[in-house]
Amino acid sequence: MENIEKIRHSLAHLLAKAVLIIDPKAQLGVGPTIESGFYYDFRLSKKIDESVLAKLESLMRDAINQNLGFKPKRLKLAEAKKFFKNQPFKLELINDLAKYGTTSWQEIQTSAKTKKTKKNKISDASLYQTGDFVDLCRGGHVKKTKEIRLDAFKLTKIAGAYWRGDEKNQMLTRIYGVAFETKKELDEYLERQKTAEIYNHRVLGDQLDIFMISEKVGSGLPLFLPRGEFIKNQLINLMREKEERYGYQYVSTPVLAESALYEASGHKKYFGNEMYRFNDPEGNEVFIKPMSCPHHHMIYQRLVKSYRDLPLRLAEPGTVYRFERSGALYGLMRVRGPITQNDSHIYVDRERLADEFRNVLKLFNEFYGQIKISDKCWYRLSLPDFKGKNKEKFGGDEKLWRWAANEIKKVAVGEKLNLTIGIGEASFYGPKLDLQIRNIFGKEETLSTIQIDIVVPKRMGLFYLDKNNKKVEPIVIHRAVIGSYERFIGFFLESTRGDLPLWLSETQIMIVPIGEKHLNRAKKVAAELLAKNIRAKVSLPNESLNKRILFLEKEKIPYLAIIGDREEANGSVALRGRHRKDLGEFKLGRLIDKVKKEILTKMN
RNA sequence: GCCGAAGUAGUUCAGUGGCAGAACGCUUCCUUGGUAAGGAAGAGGUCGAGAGUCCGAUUCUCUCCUUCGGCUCCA
Repeated sequence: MENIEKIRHSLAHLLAKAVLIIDPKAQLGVGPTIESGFYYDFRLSKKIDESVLAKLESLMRDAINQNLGFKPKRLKLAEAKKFFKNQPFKLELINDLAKYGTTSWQEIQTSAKTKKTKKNKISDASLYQTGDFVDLCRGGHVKKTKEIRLDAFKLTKIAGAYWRGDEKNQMLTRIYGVAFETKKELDEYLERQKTAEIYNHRVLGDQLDIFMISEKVGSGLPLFLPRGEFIKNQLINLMREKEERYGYQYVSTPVLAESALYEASGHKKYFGNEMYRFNDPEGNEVFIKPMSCPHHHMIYQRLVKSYRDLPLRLAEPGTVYRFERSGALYGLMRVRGPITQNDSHIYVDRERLADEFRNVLKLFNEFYGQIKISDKCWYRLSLPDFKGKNKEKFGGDEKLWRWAANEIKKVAVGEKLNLTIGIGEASFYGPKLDLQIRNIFGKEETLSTIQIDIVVPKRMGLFYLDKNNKKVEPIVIHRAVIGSYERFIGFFLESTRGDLPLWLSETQIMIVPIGEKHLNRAKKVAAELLAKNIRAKVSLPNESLNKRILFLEKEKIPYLAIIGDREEANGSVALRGRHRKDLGEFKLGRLIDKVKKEILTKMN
């Protein structure tokens, strides 16, 4: 185990020890290490707020200063149960470990006996009356607490968390901490978090007039401002051009559907509570579509008769709405709507599933090779879990599930994708391959997804006639290269820190006349650029030059073309890129060549 | 939905049980400029919403709403 892991794990114990001092009746949950730190879950006997964090930290420092050790101790099952008889969560863990035949559970770690010293200012002594703090764990500690730097950890926040991650269980109080080997690393971490507060997509979206949220319109219902809509539209056009080249056919389907459609697809059963529903004036129950698949399935039924009609690739920038629970909402990343999906359904037979899947990956590679959204994207193969708590979610033929999962796994491995596995992460209708990304705060999110559907076609009675004139249900690949356009814009803003590439900038070049006498030439230059399909605007000289340049820089306009006496005489502009980059003097023809070339590559 | 935090001008934030503040932005006027803020005046507020305590509440109490950090969920 790495040293930092030992430090974080040891700190989790010290946190639990400190919590027992301020709340001796607290029941202990689990306290694992996580990226950058650790947490510990408690059922507390009284309400706490963030003001206790400082007190807990100081109790932890006291413990570190006592230079405690971690002494392993083995207990028999019965002894362990007796020992933790007042700790129901620990008892549950012990019973579970015993049930699954594990023996390692018997490893019990004990902190060394501590003596009350003058330095020990802990007022509540009840813990010490029973001796020392004992916790159940697998081990992996520092030898002595002095190895932990007093200034390299910090308790950060309090949050609720369900016992064993299950909503049906009671909610415990989780206390989070961050910890590093040195103060320098901690400071760097805190600095990064501060930077993230400036460059997260909500702040950038507001500053750059990309989108807004209005309380009157409602939660999770962002409004796209002209610049945001411009970006969205550019992305939609780009995908349409690519997809049509890859053999996709565009369709468009209504934003509503009758209840019967979602009963047939199974969505009403699985997601009924998260769909917007209403009764039309004639009393029919109607849903706003939460996804476009069932609509596309209807088109399949109309267009496909035989295996010769496959594969059928339907595509649509389909706008959907979903009732997300209020606590799940987050900027553009998690909204109720509009969610404009870069949606497509590929209907294919089993023989050609692998080929089609490979073809989809090729399109992914083409897009993400061109658009640099992040160096840190990776794929997650999401498989069903036929033994876990949600096993009933994965319906249908288990053998077919395994076959489908294996087909896409083979392709993914063959394509040498950067791959992780997510057991139990499959959708209700099949295994999937998700493209994962971190948001600016470092939290993992799904950017887009390719899903195999082996359940719904059968349920909805979709079929084609094979070579033997036999009815067979197709397999559907649901895929969204961009995910949803809105969410993609969120990630893209964070990834570029708002420095959008030229092709996504509503204003590509701002012509900046130094004074009133240069305005006419500035207007002429702008007109010439516009005629070449370069989006140019003129900055009116009604403020000082310095001030205008500052504000245009804040707006993150890609290029400023300054025109004064010198440029007017030379028939040129002085070009300035973002972040004070002086690019020198450009004659008009050369400027147009440069900008057009950059627009075409679409690279950021 | 649950646990925690926050909500004062368009924005960033001060502040107070007794007339609501600053900076920037905005409007108007002066200034006509060489790459990160030229000057002056003015407009702008249900202090998130509602209820309660008080002679008096933006301030204290309660409820709700919204946003943020987590948990759960994510077709």
